[in-house]
Formats: sequence, structure tokens, C-alpha cells
Amino acid sequence: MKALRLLFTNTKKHSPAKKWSFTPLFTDETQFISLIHASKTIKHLQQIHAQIILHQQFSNTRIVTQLISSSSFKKNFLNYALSIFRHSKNPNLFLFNSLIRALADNSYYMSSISYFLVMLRSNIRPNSLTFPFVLKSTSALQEGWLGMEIHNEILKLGLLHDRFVLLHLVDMYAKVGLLDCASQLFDESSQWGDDARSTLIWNVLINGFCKAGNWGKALELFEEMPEKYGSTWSSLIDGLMKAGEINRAMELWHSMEEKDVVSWTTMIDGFSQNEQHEKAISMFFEMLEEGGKPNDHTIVCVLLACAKAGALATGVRIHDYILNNGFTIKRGITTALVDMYSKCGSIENASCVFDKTEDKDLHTWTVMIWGCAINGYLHKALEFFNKMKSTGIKPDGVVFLAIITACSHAGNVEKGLDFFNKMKKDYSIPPTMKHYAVMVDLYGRSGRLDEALRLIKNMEIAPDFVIWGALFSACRAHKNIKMAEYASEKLLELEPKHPGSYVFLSNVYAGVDRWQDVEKVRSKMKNKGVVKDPGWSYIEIKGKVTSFVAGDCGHDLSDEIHLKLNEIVKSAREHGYMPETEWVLHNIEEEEKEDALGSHSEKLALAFALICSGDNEVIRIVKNLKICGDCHSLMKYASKMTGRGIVVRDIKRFHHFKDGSCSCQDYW
DNA sequence: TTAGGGTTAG
Repeated sequence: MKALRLLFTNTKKHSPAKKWSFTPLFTDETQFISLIHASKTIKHLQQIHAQIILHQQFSNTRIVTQLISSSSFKKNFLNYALSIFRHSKNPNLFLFNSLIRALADNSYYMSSISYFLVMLRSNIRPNSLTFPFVLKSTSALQEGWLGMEIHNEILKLGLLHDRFVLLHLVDMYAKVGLLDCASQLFDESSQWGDDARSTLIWNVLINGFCKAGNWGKALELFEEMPEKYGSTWSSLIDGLMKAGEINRAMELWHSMEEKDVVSWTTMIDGFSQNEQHEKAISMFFEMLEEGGKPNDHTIVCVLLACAKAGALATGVRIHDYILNNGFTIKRGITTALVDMYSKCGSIENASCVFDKTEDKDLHTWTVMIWGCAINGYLHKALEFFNKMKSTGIKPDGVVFLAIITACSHAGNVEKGLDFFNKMKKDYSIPPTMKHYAVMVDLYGRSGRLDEALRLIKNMEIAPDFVIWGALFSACRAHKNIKMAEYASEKLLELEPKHPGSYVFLSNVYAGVDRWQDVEKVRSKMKNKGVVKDPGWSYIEIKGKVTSFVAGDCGHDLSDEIHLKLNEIVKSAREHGYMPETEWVLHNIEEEEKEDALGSHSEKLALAFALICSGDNEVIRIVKNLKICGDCHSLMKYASKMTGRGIVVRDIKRFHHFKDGSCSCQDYW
């Protein structure tokens, strides 16, 4: 550092014209190398580079290798490193190795392979230090054939017995999904003795099997493994969780003697990924009780679980925890906090955290704009979008998706269309399936069905299930049976096993009282063994999250809940509420239809909240499907009758009910 | 001989 400062002060004293004429400061090779290691910016490197040239040390490959290697740590150094490499007359093994590593470490996988090929062509013999990085690039590129070619090279050079090379080769095969090759190599190497085989080789193979979904084989290997690393446990738990094998994951977790942060985080995240958010949250607090120290990642995962479950009080508690426990609030955590607050319907807190964040990046802006979009604040979303642009951050496809969604929720077709076109023309961002889905939704909900269909027919990519589903919902809402039938044909064509396809179709028939057709669809569904996704709702009372499924009778307070619900419905009726039975599928008597509606999970959650929560508390419900028209109507009455704020987040957006009306203005 | 390992993931 001292030397670096000296170099700077020296440079500053000179005018640019004289810059190149100052007297040499360093002549020693080790001095140069330590200078390079201490450099922090590209400017430092350039100045050292100048000194190197000045001292005619440019053919010293020790120095130049260090110069190139230093670019491994910073992306914008890479072009500089490349230019240094290109100017060296006779690059040797070390230069190639350092460049290939720098490229691989910075995700320039293709280039690192290209330079490996240049190396071969220049008759420079790669060594065992070349291959780990070449293999790393190969697996990242997911090119198995290339991996095999490289395997061949390794054999030719007799480098297979190097423990690093072998490890990376097995890792590469596992990562590109060639698990047979990986296993074969692994088995073969067992005869070479412990020196040739790193103990980590078990890990990479187990990870490979986990990722391929073959957790049976992974468990088998794990049993055989002589020395089990904490990380192996975590990888396996993660693999099991991803495969939905929650009980097995739990079993493994309990048999772990020392639970580290990674394994706790894996469990929290695993529960959350399996939609068991309340379990994820309780796992986090269990971790604290047992003296575990969460890291940033743990916090992000548990905040995500809070966001998904709409657990605002718990989210606030975790926010307090990080403020009081010496966490430096970095961008990852801020983004998770903004996301949590906005997904819990508290846009004020979200913008409060957001405003305090100094180093906002594209992600931070995106979650904020999404928050405004789902909460129905188009004006705010537009404001944030413009502010973001003014700070010089270039919007990407995701931000555009958020802003178009905001337009869609506000029913502002023209603005949404304007953003959609701008994205394509001004930013050259090609629309993805999601953009089209929002656009179809935007047109469809405002009743411009023909335009929606035209958009679908002119799409540059083949429309998928979601696109037709969006059109379908619009047709249903606007009672265009003909187009709905057309859309549902497409849906069934695309995913004959998807319950949604059938539900869609029976919905449209139910909407126009064609009960025979409804019955036909339902029996077809039964015959094909298609099971409808149950609707569920989450509610957080006094920091504890409870979930309800439709028709739920399993709760301790079940009787009271149903009584309370009857009471609400009864008095709502007195205020003019009419159950909107067109939302029920079955061809049953009116009274029974009301029963079917009555057991929707969001209604049960509402009744539960009215029994258990404090009189002035806002009731916050999270629902996994779109809220039905009847529940929406009852919520409005309930908010007026009880004087309570009710917030329902459904799969699409927020509904803030107050005094008998909803923030979505009945447009959703 | 200047240099090499797998690992939770928004």
C-alpha cells in the first residue's frame, strides 16, 4: 500500500505531458507483484503497467501473469487483461493459465474455452492447473460433448490421476447431467488410492444426483461416504426438499450433529419452496433459540417466507432483529425487506426502507415498482420508474413487466401499450411470454377481446398455457362464450393433464348455466384422474401464521369459525349482500351453491381473524388463487360492517377493503 | 516453477 501511494503522489506531481518521463521508481520484480496485488482500480493497474513498460519488464511473465490474474477479481479489469495478453509476444503456459482462469471466473466461459483451444494450437502443453478452469467453463456451458473431448486431452497428457483434475472432471460430468460417465470415473478412481481421490469427489457426485432428482442414489452414496462434510448434508437436504421429500429431509436434518448456518438456511428455504411458509418461519426462530447465527442469506430466505405468507408482524420482528444484531444492511437484505413490506401490503414501510437505501440497483428499483403495481398504485409506480431512469439505471425486461402490470391493474390500456412498444423499440428488449400474458390480460380485462386475440396471433413466440388462460379469463368475465371455447380448446391441447384446463372450461359453462356441459367436463376430468388444486389462504394473527384450505374443518376453533361466518353472511345479507352463486361450478340448488361458496378459504380466514384478532387491527389475508367475485363482495360488506381494514393479496394483486369498497375498484 | 478443490441462492 505504501508503495502504491508513493507511485500515486509521484504521478500527481506531473502534468500529463510529463507523465511518461518520470524517473523509474521500482526495479524489483517482487515490488511490482506486491503493487499489482494492492491495486484496487483499473487506473492503479494502468499506472503500474506503465511502470512495467518503462522498466522493460514486459517480457517478465511472472509479472505479467500477476497482472492478468488480478483481473480475476473485477469484471471491468478483464478487457484490460485481454489487451495485455494480446500484446505479449510469446504467451507461455502461465499466461494462458491465468487468462483462462480469469475468463472462467468472470463467466466468460466461451472465451476461456477459445483460449484453451488457441493454447493447444500454439503447441503449448496444458498442465494440471489448466484443466480445473477449462472444465468449470465446460460445465457452465452445459456442453457434454466438449467435456468428453477435454477428457480425451487429459488422458493423452496423462493428467487424470491429478486429484484436482479428476475432481473437476467428475464435477463437470455431474453438472452436465452425464451421471453415468461421472459414476464410472468415480468407481474407476476408487482403485487409485486415497492420494488420487479428493474426499470432495463424493460431494460433487452426490450434488449431481440430487440435481438430477435421483435422491435415492444420492442417499446411497451418502451412506457410503467415509467423511461427511456439513455441506454434503446441506446439499442432500436441499435436494430432498426440492424433490418434495420433506419427511426424509427432516429425518436427515435431525440426524445432523452440528447444524451450521447453511443447513438451517437450507431447511428454511426448503420449507418455503414447498409452500410451508409458517414452518419456514418457525424454523428461523428455532434457529435463534438454539443459538444459531443467521447470515444475510438466512435473513433473505426467511423474509421471503414472510412475504409469501403475508406475515407482516413477523417481518417487522425480523427487521427489528437485524437492526439490533449488528447486521450491516446490504443491498440483498434491503431488497428483501422492500419486497416483504410491499408483498405484505404495507407500501408505506416498503418505500420507507427503499428511501433510506443509498446504493439502489436495478433489483431494488424493480421490487419497489412491483410493490406499487400489485398494490394498485400506478401513479407511484410511474414516479419510481422515471426516477430510476434519471439515476442512469437502464430498465430491463423485468422492470417493464412490473410497470406494464401496474398499468394493467389500473386499467390503463393506452399507457401499458405505450410501455410495451417502447420496450421493444427504444430498448430493443424482446417481449417474453410474461410480457405477452400481461398485455393479453390488459386488453382482455378492459373488454378489448379482439385486440387481445390479434396480439396472440401476431406473437413472435408460440403462445403458451398462461397466454390462453389470460384470454380465457377475459372471455369469461365479458361472457364471450365463443372465444372462451376457442381458448379452452387451445388450453386442453397444450396441457391435457393440467387441472386448470378443465376448471377453465367448466367455469365458462357454469357462468351461462350450461350445466350439462359442465357435467361433461367434470366427468372427463375425473376419468383422466385430474385433481383440482385446492385453494388456500394464510392469515397471521399475533405473529402466528395459520393456513386454511377450502372447506377446512380441521382447525381447533372450526365450529366457532363456521358460526362466525354464518353470522357475518347473515348480517351482510341484511345490508344488501347477495351471494354471487355464478362463481360455483356445480349444478346444484341455490342454497347448496351458497354452502360451496361459504367454505372458500379466504372466508374462513376472515371469520378466524374476526374471532381472534384485536378490534383495530387490519386483517391481512393471502390467497393462492384469484379471489372469487363472491368473496370479494362479502369482504366489502365485512369491511363496512366491522369498520375494519381488510387486505387480501391474491395471486394477482392486492385488494385493500375499506368502508365497503375495494382499492381495485372492482377491476381485477 | 508464478497458480488449482466441492458448498445454501433472492
